[in-house]
Amino acid sequence: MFQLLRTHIEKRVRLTDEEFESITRYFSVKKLRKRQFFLQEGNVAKHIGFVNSGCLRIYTIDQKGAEHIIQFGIEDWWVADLNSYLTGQPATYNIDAMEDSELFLLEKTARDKLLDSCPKMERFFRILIESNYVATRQRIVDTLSASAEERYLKFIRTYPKLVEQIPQNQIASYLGITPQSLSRIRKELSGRQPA
Amino acid sequence: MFQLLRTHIEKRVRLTDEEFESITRYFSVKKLRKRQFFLQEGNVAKHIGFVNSGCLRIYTIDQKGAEHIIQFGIEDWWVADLNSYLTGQPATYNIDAMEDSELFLLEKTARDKLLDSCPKMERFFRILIESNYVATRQRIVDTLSASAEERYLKFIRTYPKLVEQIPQNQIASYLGITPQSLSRIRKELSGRQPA
DNA sequence: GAGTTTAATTAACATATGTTAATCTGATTT
DNA sequence: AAATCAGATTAACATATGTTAATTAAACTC
Repeated sequence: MFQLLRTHIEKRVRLTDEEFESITRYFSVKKLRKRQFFLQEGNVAKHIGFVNSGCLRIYTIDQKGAEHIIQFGIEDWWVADLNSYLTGQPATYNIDAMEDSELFLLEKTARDKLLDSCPKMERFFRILIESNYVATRQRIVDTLSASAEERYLKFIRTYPKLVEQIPQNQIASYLGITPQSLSRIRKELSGRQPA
Repeated sequence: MFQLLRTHIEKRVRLTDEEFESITRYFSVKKLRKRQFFLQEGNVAKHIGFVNSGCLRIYTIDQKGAEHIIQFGIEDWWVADLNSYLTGQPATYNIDAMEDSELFLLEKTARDKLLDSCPKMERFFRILIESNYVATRQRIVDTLSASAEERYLKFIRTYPKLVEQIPQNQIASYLGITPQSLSRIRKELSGRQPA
């Protein structure tokens, strides 16, 4: 049941069977159907979610109605509007399922108790978020310094599985360009590097 | 001496005088002259630095030789190449002083000892990096969804002090545009919203 | 299986930002 | 004071990406 989560945590801190068993009691299980929301902008995020299976996306909608995907949430990743979760402010992000998915949810006060009662989990979350921070910063660098084409090529290299799995307009949204531009870029590339 | 650091930490966790006193022993003090490097790309980051005074910048240099500023580090902020610091890999970022600055340094093994011996500091760093993560993510949203002009206006609103303090070409670099473009944008704006 | 929505492609044109190069200013150095 | 240098501005032109709109293809729905 929680095998993936255990492996995920044990990449950062060692746990005994008893410790892990007691940790799982803080989580609840949630299944989402494709297109179903995990969180909507304006609501307060009560949970963070560990993705056990499936795929979600975290995105905003700007004034002009365009969606901008901030992050995909695949197996072994977490999804959350961390600001809303931590501060209780209304969420500014939407999170929904791109395919049928299963999440393990950690409610806010449950996490607070877990952090108080289990120093290893405090450490786990510190390490987890450190690496997320590093990755997010790298994404800023890429966005600032690379052209759309370069970002697309890097995306393919970084998430080859996702490229198969999700529609291209979603990738375009993640890259910060229009689907038309991505289509044009792909055409360019296929001319230059024939399969 | 460490007043700013103490206030900074106590925003997240409460400390007794004794606790804080023992914490300070893990830090060393470093003064940097304007233009002096704190870290150069290719070297391993041995320290993270709390900025007690002055202003630094964290940036990369791309293949074409252009600098991209990822973050400014002003009073009460931390500066680091966290990836290098955590993994021991060569740094991909440069960090240097934009004006004479004073840092409090925390060496890697010193931090590990601090985290082991003081759970409050484990919690402090977890909370600190959570909020950095939130801010960094928001920056991605801004970069993806806003025009250069909008990003500039937001920058002015967010860091009014910095706008006075640092050259415009540095702001352009942070925004991901050329100094010429920023100059053009400012001209546009001054026509539209006369001072 | 017909009809309807969703995704991908293409093309013509529009616009924001980059590039190159020249000028100007003020600061710093000698 | 002269000389040098870094930063800011401007202009002409180049290019990447956006916009609008039409077409096709594929995936659901009834």
